[in-house]
Amino acid sequence: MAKVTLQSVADEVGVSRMTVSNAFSRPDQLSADLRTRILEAAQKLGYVGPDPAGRALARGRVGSVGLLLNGALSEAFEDEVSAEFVASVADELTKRGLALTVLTPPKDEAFVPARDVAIDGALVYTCEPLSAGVEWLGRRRLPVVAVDQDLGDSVPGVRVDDRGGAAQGARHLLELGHRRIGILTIGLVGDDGALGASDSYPARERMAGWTATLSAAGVEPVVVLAPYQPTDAVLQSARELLDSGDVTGVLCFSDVFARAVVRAAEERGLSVPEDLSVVGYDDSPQASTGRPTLTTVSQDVTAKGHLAAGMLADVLEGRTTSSALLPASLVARESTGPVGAR
Amino acid sequence: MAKVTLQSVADEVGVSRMTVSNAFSRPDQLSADLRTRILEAAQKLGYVGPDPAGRALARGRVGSVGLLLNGALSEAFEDEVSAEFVASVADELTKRGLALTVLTPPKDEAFVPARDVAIDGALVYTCEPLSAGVEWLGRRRLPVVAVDQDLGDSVPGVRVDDRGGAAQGARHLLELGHRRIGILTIGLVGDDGALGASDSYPARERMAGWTATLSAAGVEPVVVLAPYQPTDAVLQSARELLDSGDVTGVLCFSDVFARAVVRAAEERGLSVPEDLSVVGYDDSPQASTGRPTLTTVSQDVTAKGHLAAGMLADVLEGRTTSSALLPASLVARESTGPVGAR
DNA sequence: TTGAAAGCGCTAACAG
DNA sequence: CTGTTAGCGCTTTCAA
Repeated sequence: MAKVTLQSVADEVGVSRMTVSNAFSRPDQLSADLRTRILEAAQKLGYVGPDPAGRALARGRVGSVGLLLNGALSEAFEDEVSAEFVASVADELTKRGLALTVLTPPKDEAFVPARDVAIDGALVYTCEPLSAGVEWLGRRRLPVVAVDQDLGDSVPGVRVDDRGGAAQGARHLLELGHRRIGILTIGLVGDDGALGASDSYPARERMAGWTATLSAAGVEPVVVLAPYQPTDAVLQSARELLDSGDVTGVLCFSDVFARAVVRAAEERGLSVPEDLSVVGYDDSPQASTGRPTLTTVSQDVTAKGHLAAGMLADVLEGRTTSSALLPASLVARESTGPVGAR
Repeated sequence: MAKVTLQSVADEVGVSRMTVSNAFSRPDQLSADLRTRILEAAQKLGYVGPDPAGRALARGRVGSVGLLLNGALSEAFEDEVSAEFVASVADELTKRGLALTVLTPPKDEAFVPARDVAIDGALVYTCEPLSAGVEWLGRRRLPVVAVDQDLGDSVPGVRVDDRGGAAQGARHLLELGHRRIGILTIGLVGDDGALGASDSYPARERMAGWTATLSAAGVEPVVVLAPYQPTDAVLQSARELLDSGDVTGVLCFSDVFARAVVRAAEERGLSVPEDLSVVGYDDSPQASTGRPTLTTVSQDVTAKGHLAAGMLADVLEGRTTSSALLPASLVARESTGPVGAR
């Protein structure tokens, strides 16, 4: 059974290929009657509609944009917050007539998604500095929108006021009277297996917000790094923090980290918030679900996704955009309280 | 600045377009020396490599497969278990030289991802029965692999032994002496806003496993439906279950549901497992993280993703595949105990 | 309102 | 090893 194309349908109806194309893609360009006849013939022949690949080549647009994820892909999805981001991106893109293609880190030189996959543009959502992927996108001269990352002034981006959000968390602890404060932030597992400071925008900005606020109050925090995952390793870092410093309050990079600190505290017979105050970050579902509910810094991830996707779609439609900075705000819940409450 | 194509590079070097194509796509087809010259010229002209769209048309393969998600996209990502599935799918596809394109439910007729996006095949991972998307994929005659779903004998699929897993959960409660058993399973929000039974493979199979095992023991369970989300609504259903029946054990459709039951129990002053035993499903991270840790039914989601993606890749490479049934197994933890332990 | 011409950028197949 | 031929399936432009 030969493949059915626009041409087959055109031959069947006795019109030109172009007319059949219009019947599908620009219904207003031909009479309703002719269109009906064409659609019927198409149905009869089993023609579904214009082949996306052929259309892509002719139009010069593919109809899909990439989402470049650095690091392990699973991290991006397994984290409730980034999963929500991805969902909102896909949602907005669909509205704009675009699909979302996931651009994973390559396994080998033979297939490099950022280089080899047909896309019209890309969202760069990576938690660590520039990757080879970003470079490929640049070489291809594809429009890019950065998310939670700074790719230079020429690349529009959506960022969150992480510095301000972190500062609010630090101020909150200070206002509750805490002076011995720990920070559990994210570290990168290096080649040697050791944990080093992360260079990502959120890591940098949050740290800047914490330390600036604390040092302005004359407080010198105890800083401990934890890997993004697995849970065990995070818990281990939390234990280390509680053991190494005699802290009464802890500022965490994420709600996941905060939960680990709460757990480590319980192991040591400390109650939260009576003996230890803990501030999370992200206001993920688990911040308000578990107990104690977490004091945390909230950001509107859904809005971030919609905005970033919309910006990229705008650029593809020829409009201009400029970067946006979204707010972050402290949400006080059960996990923090006045120092020495007990 | 004119667009650089294979032709531009060919002209620059003074060879045919084909030779340049080979320099990029089939390095072994030309001398190392010539290849180097071509690559240098390409670099000089700013040619990145063959345009994926042109290549797709010429090759007849796009290099990307779709992941068809029914229901709200966010559900698929926000759930830890399906997020892990998606991650493992993307991971395996990358190994096979394929990208993953997310096929969302259409917002309007103008853009229907399952119909309009260029893909070589698709994974259908939907939690409810056939959608229009599946139909479009069929009309396009695209190879499809079903996941946790039965699309008929002609469509290969990966499924989990949900019936057996559920049966293990039910048996576990029976062995602990429970006779008054509740089931909190998933319901679909209908057009009228009311909750109806879900028709999805997991919903059907788990229910079958539970009821078959219970009724063989002469136990008639109290069944309550809960929506997939939001958390509040799930909690409400959990309360309803505890209030409506005087149960000592509850079998849940997911760990999320189980957590809601635990919470509702605590609200009523019941301790888990002393006063109430709760069995979750999926063995998601939160099953072993929170307290009490959840007795649950475990499935290897990562293996499921790798397998499904591998099957689709195999089909695209012309190999034949057959459906697979993966095992599920009970993991006993803290949330279940002998009836009347207190 | 319809159609003809002219590719979009690339690669399979085969000849030299 | 390199080049030629012949499209892949579709759309843009412009004329009829």
